[in-house]
Amino acid sequence: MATTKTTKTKGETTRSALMEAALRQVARGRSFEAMSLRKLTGSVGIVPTAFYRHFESMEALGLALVDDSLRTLRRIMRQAREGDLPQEQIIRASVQTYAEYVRANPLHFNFVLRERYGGVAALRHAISTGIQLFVSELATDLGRFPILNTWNATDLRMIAALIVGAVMETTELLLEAPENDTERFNEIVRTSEKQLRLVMLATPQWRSGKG
Amino acid sequence: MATTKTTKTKGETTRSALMEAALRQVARGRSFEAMSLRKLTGSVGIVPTAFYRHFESMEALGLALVDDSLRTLRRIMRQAREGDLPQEQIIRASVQTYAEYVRANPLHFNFVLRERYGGVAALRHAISTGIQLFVSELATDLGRFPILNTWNATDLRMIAALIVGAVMETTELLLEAPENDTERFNEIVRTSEKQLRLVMLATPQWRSGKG
DNA sequence: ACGAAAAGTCAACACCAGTACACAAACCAT
DNA sequence: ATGGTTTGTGTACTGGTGTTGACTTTTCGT
Repeated sequence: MATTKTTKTKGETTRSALMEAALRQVARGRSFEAMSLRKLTGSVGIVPTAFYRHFESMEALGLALVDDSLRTLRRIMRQAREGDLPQEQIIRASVQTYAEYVRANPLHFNFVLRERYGGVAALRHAISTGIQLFVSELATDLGRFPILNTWNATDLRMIAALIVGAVMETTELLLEAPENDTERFNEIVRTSEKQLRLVMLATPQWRSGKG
Repeated sequence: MATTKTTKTKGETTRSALMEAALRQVARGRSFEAMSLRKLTGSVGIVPTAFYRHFESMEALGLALVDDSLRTLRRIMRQAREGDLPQEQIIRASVQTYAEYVRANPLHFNFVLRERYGGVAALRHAISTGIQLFVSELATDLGRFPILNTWNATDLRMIAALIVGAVMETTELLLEAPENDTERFNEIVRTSEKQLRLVMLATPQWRSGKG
């Protein structure tokens, strides 16, 4: 009866169908905590009890989603790191590719953004530590910059956290912008670029207040 | 039977008891969307149906909470605006009083932070527009600074958004820090100060890329 | 092609959800 | 003190929830 809904590409396993359905629900506004196992399975076209063939619990599903989403995030960092560009263009290029990633994987970014402060403790913590790790990596990356390679670890983390906060806001803007409005997209990208340029502009004359 | 739980100061009306109980639930980890009317009323010591004597719906309760919480936020801005300080100390003082506010009203700040990306659309939007307004006010405030009074509106909003993003992160850190750990508190405040100093440090040599 | 393992089905369960309605108590201005 | 308004109670109903166990179908390596 209630089948299809998404274009089944034959080999598409039910497990990943469940995951995508969950992501889609979160994108539609429902928080993961308030999501119903029955409706979820219903939207995939299986009976509620079949859920347990793929996940031990709802929380396990959530953790799998966190894994997936953070993996996407990490892929970006790697790409940004490997394609080492001239200092001048690095901000522009990084912001551009990041924004394109967000547009390409809205469900994943949406999920981490929403559930970072969501109701399920396990997910919150998983995402939180994931982002902390993200900040640390960014800090060490920044440490390789010509101007920043004399900074101490504390200040590097400080600036990394500042950047991550700005990027979070940018992400939210990108996600809530209409899909086809490329002008809006560019506007957001430009603003984000400016923010990062501003931050980097300050670094030459920075002197840490305390050891 | 199931009475008290909170120290009833006699005149405490049930309506506000419901509101505080809801805030407390959110602080305990449950998202507002996943909160049960029955449990909520139960924790206040009234029967479920009595809820409707005070609120037309759960969503109405949520909106009332948004109102309250944003009011708290606005109070801070006013205080920061009125007590005009010498430029040197203004960052230190603002961060300090903000952090103290967060510590004093953790439930309100927690609620805004959690439900900003939460599942109930009405709350999300109310909070979102509230924060947008917050950013705008901050932008015009910044425009009064000696260095910034030549900036155009777009760039002012850009920097305001950057600051708000950083403050959000700071708020989260303050909320999840243990209550009595004053050393941690000071550390967070110091980092936040640094971030704002860094941002302001960049402003003198800023030149906007585009009109 | 066979047979075990994986995936899905069915019926049933005990429970918790929101809410309608009629009634009782508490409050408070007159 | 009275009587209307507000607030809280009790019962009851409908429908959704997660999870169980035993059963059937499908899948897939050999």
